[in-house]
Amino acid sequence: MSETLSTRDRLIANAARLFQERGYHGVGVAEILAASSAPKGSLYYHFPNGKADLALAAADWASVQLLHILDDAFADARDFQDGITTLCFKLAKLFDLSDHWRTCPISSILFEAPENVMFRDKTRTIFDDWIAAVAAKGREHGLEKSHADQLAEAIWITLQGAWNLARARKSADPIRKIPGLVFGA
Amino acid sequence: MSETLSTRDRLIANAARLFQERGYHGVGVAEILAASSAPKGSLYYHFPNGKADLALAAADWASVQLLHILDDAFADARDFQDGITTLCFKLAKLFDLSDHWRTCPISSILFEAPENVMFRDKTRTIFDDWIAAVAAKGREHGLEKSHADQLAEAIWITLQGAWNLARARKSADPIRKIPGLVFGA
DNA sequence: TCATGGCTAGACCGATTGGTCTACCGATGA
DNA sequence: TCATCGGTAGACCAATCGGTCTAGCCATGA
Repeated sequence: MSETLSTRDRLIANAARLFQERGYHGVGVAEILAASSAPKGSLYYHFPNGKADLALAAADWASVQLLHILDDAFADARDFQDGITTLCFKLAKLFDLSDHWRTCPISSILFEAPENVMFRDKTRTIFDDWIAAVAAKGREHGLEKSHADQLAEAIWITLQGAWNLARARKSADPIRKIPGLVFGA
Repeated sequence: MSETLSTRDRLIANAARLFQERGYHGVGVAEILAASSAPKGSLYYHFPNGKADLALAAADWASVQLLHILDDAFADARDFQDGITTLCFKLAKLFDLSDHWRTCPISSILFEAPENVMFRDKTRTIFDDWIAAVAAKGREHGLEKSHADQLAEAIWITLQGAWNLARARKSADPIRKIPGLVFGA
């Protein structure tokens, strides 16, 4: 990650990336620290509750990134389907650049411990926010509300599933084929 | 797990269950051992390569379970859509029984380490086998091959995605709504 | 020039990690 | 009665885990 970021931001960005690769429990704080060229003291200064705090911050950060990608995709979309198609191709590109491995940043961070209420609540919030954002794009392009909501949820579901298949097959094709699945052949 | 199982089978069943709850890295061998009432020696006797071997065996075991559920669902299905609907309701029931938390047993076990080639290959094999099994059910109910293949893949993708949403929302509803999504409203 | 305070630096901690190793139990067959 | 052998039992290990704590750097302001 860029060396111009603050220590705090480097920790967040590297944590988000590493969690996407091997999950919350699959990455130790020592590795995040090394990747961020930061000492342990900085981590516990910026995130008093340590790894869990950092994970929540990384999930929030990733959520913002995803919403930006969504906005970019719709920046000059002719219609809703066009915007979603662009979105999928953007995400597929990112997946290609990650050695066909990195998964949904939110799931990878927060789907780890059923007993952790904070994680579970934040997961739901971020997911619902993303679905609502997609639905809003739909309404902006003339879709009726209930139809937009329904479509947005279907897109989210398909994206998550296709992303899993893409990982297993080491290919972004399933992600690129999402528009065909959701909008019919 | 049932006390009538052999030590080896208890280890596999408990490992599969625990991995579904907290992932491969989220569960220690000590915990699996305790849940299985087995000493360490037994684990490394039955699985010389330890945790990784056990995870592969657990994934295979879970795969067989899933294929049995598929067969059960289609045992007296009137048509393909009916069988898939039964399947989704069976899986939703299991999800309900797991405190709305346990995820796909294969993903949870094998989506952990990009550098582990064995895990990655087995993931693809099991997923493709499952999709092929669903496609076979489709052909048995008169679907043309390419249509059956396409539909099976769409069902797999939707199931994975809906399962994630079900976790986030602590509700099996997304899983029960899969047939509506895949076969049209 | 010195005190303050935000932040970095890393030694250190007990607990837990996955894994190894030897001892041993108990059913079997000679 | 004793040797064999599949499997169990758990002590023990180095490495790593997440986390704590003190020391100190350095820019700021008085």
